[in-house]
Parts: sequence; C-alpha cells; structure tokens
Amino acid sequence: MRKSTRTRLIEAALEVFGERGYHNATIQQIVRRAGTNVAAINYHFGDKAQFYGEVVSHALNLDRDAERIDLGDEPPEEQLRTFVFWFLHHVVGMHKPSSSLEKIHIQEMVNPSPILDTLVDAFIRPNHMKRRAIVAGLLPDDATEEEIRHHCFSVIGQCLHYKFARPVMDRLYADIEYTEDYVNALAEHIANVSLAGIRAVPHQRLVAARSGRAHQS
Amino acid sequence: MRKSTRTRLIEAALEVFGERGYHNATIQQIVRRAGTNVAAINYHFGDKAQFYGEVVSHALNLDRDAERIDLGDEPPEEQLRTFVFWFLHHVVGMHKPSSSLEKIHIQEMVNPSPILDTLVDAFIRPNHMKRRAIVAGLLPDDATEEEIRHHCFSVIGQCLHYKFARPVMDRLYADIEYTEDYVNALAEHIANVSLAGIRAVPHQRLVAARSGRAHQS
DNA sequence: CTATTGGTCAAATGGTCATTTGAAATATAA
DNA sequence: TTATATTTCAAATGACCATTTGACCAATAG
Repeated sequence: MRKSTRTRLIEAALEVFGERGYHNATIQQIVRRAGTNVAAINYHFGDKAQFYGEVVSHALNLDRDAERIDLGDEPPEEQLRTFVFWFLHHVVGMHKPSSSLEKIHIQEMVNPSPILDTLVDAFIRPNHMKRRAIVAGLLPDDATEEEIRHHCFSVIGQCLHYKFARPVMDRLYADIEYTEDYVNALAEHIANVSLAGIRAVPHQRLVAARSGRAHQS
Repeated sequence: MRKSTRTRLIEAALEVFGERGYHNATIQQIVRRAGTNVAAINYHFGDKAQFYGEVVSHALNLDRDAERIDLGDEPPEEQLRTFVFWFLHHVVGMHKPSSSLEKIHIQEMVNPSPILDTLVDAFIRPNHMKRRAIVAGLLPDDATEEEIRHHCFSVIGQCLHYKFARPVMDRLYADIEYTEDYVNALAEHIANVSLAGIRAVPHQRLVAARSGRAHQS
C-alpha cells in the first residue's frame, strides 16, 4: 500500500527544506512533490513552522539510526584526516549527496529559524564535541579551551568555505570541476594545513612569550 | 539644502541591502528610511532589480575612493598577518562596522543575485588577487596555481567562518564576547595556522612523493 | 499669467504566499 | 446497512510585496 500522506509530506519536505531552507521553501512545492495539497499541512501539522519542527525531528531520528562515520582507534592525525575527507565529501561532493539533515544544518547556519536551538543541541553540538576531542588529542595537554576551540573552527571553517563561497569560486575559477579526485586533493590540503597549525602551537607559544604577550596556562 | 531623494534612496538602500540582502530587503523598508514613498523607486530607478544595480555601482565607486588597507613593503608574513587582522575586524568586529560593500558581498555569497557577476569582477576578484599575491610570495617558487589557490581559500575560509557560523557559535559558546582583544586573538590564531600550513608545504611534498602520490611541478 | 516640466504623493493593482473553510470521499464502528 | 470519525480536496481568504497609476505640487520658461 501507498505510504501515508503524512509520511510522504515529511519525506518531501526533508528534500525541499534541505534544498531551499525554511524561508524559501513554499508549501506548494512540498505538497506537489508529495502528491497532495496544501490543506494537508494544516490538517496534519497545524502550520508551516510546526511542520518544519516535525520534519527536523524526523530527520534527527533518521540520523540516530544512520551509519555514522567510524573514526575507530586510528592515531589522532588519521582521525582528523578521515573526518575532513568525510565531511568535505558530504558537504561539497556531488557523488555522495549530503543527508537532508546536513543540508538543513547548512541552511540554518546562514538563515537561522527558531528550530536552530533544537538542532544545535541534538545534532551540531554532539558532532562538534567529537571534533573537539580529536583536536584536543593532538594539542599539548595544557592546551586551553580557547586554543582547542579555535583549531576546531579552523578545520570546519576551511571545509565549509567550499560550500558557502561556491557561487563566488565558480566565478573566480570557472573551470574547476569538483570530481572525487579534486575533492580528495582539497581534503588533503585542509588536513595538512590544520595539522601543521596544530603542530606549530608549542613554537607559537615561545614566540608569543618572547614578544611579551601572555599565555594563560 | 536637503539631499536629493535619489541620493537618500541610494544611501538608505545601501544599509538595508547590506543588512538583509537583496531578496529579504523590502522597498517599504528602504523608502521609509529615506523618508519618501515607494513610487520614488519606480520614478528614479525603474524597478527593484535596476535599483539594486545602481546601489551596488554606487558602493563600488565609494569603495574606489575609500582608503584601502596598506600592506606596504612589509615582509610577506607580516602582510598576511595584517590582512587577516584587518579582514576579521571588518567582517566580525563590532567597533569598525563593515562597509556596506562588504556586507553586500557577504549577502551575495550566501544568496546570489544577478549582480554577483559584476561584484566579482569589480570587487571580489581584485581583492582575491591581492591575497593571492601575498600567499604566492610565501610559497616556494614552483608552487602550482592550485596550491596557491587552496592556501588563499584556507585563509579566507577560516575568517569567514566567524561570520557565517556565528548563529551556531553563539549557541555553542554563549559566553564569548567579540571584543577587540578577542578578535585580535582570533586573527593571530588564523594567521598562525595559515602560515604554519604554508611553511609545511615542502615537507608535505616529500611525504606525498614518498607515499607515491604525484606532485606536478 | 500660463504652460510645461520634474518630482512627489496616496491609493490601486496584481502576484505569491500561508492559512482557513466547508464539502466530498474514505475508512471504521455499530 | 447506517452512523461516525478521519482524511483529502478545491476554492476562498487575507497578508505582504513590487509595481503602476493619476492626481498634486513646485519650479521655471515663454
């Protein structure tokens, strides 16, 4: 038997909200894709905002069950490399499409809706803490919270740039194709820069100390 | 005497488009701020799209006259540091408000409008080439175009993350205040990571060669 | 003074959207 | 079957927006 209207709506909405974000997605587009009509939203979910909330909850549940990237017990350098490769392929790669949750995550970063609080607590913060653990394992034991955080954001910032700045990059360098090989090369570059930055920390502390700037340990 | 309606419209629009982007800015908001009414847009500029075009052109002209960051004849490392400090303060800092052109640049990255082509040619590409020159000066002479580009994007990506990911960061770390000192610390971190990444290039080539991956020189 | 032009105004028009409504169809219970 | 609750539908409503219209005002030229 055919899936229930409710289910079809949520699945269609996951795609549409992921592609266009909450504000730019229209109910028309969603119900058309689900093969029903606008009144179904009102009947099943109340209004667009509650609907979006249900859709995100559903995506979070899907995510809980999905196979996660396994960083296993590799050495921390390799964990960081693995993460960057995985993240970059999911975010900018074409062959492995991002999960809808990741797409919604990106949309919410740029154009936050009230659901962002939920999303941070249930999805973004846990992922951030995993990255934090990897980075902390690579830094000296006495690294400050601030240092750890900054290196985390350097890694993720370099990756996300290839998502957010794509419209500009495509105009600056029209001939780049984001093949699997090219994304691999990008990932290697980002991992190299990040690791070099992390390894340079002890040296930088010396320089900072010598030049008189304080380092709180 | 009072500024002409046309001028007041352009100045108001510069602010509103910078704050909300082309699509989310409404003509109502602009004309209210300019102290006139909607028909003035039609009379002076035709429609919203042409109006936006004029506004961006005007901002580009302003920018041409504005005092630019002077990277002088410092050593390239210092040029990179100076640039990162300057960029970060303009993009995430609160005390020196971003120029309207930079705000529009950010808005267009996330939500491109047809004007983006103009903006890339007249504003973004020239700035990118300056950064590219600095980075190229720091890399070995035989650095490939690709290497130079990737390091440029690493620098700018780390900076812009503090713009784009702010809604998420504020929820992950609610107590961070972006004071001048803190932004300085961020800038120093980003410059350190970027320079470490650049300095590590010769070593990475050795590793890559040893592991059999090709390096086209 | 009168006519013309340039500029401004309040109000109307038409499009897109979310939301509501009441009738129709379908399933479920008696 | 008949009654009742659930689900779907096409069409209406009302908000918000860009754009247009035609009247109105002020300056200037003939």
